[in-house]
Amino acid sequence: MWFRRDLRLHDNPALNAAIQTGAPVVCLYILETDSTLRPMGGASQWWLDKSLKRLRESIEDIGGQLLFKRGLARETLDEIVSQTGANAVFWNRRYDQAGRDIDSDIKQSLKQQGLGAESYNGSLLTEPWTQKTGSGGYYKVFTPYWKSVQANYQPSAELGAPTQLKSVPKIETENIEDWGLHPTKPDWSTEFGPKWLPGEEGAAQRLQAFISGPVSEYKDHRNRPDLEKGTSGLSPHLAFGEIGPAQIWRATQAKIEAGDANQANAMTFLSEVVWREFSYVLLYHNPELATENYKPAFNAMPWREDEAGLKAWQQGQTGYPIVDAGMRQLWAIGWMHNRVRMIVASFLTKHLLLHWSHGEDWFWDTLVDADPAANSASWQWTAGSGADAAPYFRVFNPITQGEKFDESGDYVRKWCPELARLPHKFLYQPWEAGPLILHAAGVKLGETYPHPIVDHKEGRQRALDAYDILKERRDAA
DNA sequence: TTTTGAGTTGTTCGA
DNA sequence: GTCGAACAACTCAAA
Repeated sequence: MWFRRDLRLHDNPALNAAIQTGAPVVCLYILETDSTLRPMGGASQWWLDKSLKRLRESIEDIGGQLLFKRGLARETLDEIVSQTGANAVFWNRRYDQAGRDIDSDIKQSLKQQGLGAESYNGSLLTEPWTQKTGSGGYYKVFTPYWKSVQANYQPSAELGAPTQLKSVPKIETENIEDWGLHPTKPDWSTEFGPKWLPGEEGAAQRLQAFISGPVSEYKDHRNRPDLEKGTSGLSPHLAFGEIGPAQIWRATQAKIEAGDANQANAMTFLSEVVWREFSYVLLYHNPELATENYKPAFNAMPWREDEAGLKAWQQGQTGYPIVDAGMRQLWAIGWMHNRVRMIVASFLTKHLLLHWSHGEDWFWDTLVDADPAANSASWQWTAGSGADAAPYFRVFNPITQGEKFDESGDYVRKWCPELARLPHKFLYQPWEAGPLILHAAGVKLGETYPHPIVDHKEGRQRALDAYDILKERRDAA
């Protein structure tokens, strides 16, 4: 059993199939060094470290061993196969181009050696090639895709977790502590630990906590970054496969059917899970989604270059409290509320007019839930270059968005404590406060908190002008 | 083949 | 304060 981003024992199709053969199962994780794979970001490495340790424990609890190896996947598998005499390799599929290429190469090689090689769907409700439009293509618009999934998807029965693994002779393993996945010098992850419980158990707890209550208010509360339980917080668990979307679907449906969850709210939650699926459709059919504009017309977009602006954005020093709060939350705990992700992404690509790939890169490095499909698709959606893109004239106003969604003000006060004593009226636009109010709140603009790095109205107009230029260039071409 | 209706998440302006 | 319209044109999906 080759574990990848499916770090769970429950409802794991590849693991289940391996066990069903009746043969002893060798459990393996490979820290892949293939140069074609996109290197994992720092926050993801932090999570992986904890998740693997939990999985190792769970496997040892049922009499097994989780092997850790670092190297090229193909060479490592060959080595383990010959060492153990395994006659088949099982895994759950991935959908990025580099990963698919590696996997199909390995599958071919194993089969040539007369060995079994079986792959399964362990991380999606429906795989990217299954939902087809009437004319046979893939869906490029979310709403009809969502309808198609609702009409066609039926979860299969949940696969239980193994309770006992047949013993295999101990095999030499690398020490995960030597992999350096946990940051040192400096350890920037000190706030991650209290926030997250990586691993299957933590995922199950989150799902349970969410569907036993908050899901029934999801439609409104999902937009409230100031609420602790407005969203499920399942994204990193999903990203590492500590839970699968099918488990989420079944559990949510069961709550609806039992009358324990508000149907409209619960379905909105599931639709968000399906947004993740939709991203995988787009990635599968557009392998360069992380680097190339989905809409080629955007190649003519007059993006700006602005090192200082990018740095201010990354460090949460733009002078717009809701933006800075989000960017600081991201840095502190490796996660940002979805509503705020849209605000900061809009700010980067519109107010600062910087290429979306800058944001995509930063999120890739800093998010614990960094996902090859969702990250690329969502950044492109915001920038306007994506499938089913946001209309170009939709430029989020970072002041009114803060006022509207950080209703209590707790979000900005938590992540921008230097502004905590400002009256709510000025919390999202401190530069509008008079000197007396600023003084009373202990705020010195330009010293304790920055002036806005770009004026909202000017930034907005500059973005709209850029789209006009894009349009002219397109028409000229 | 042609037609038709629709498309996650917003903002601004003027009545 | 509230409300509706304008903000473009295009692509997609299905009738």
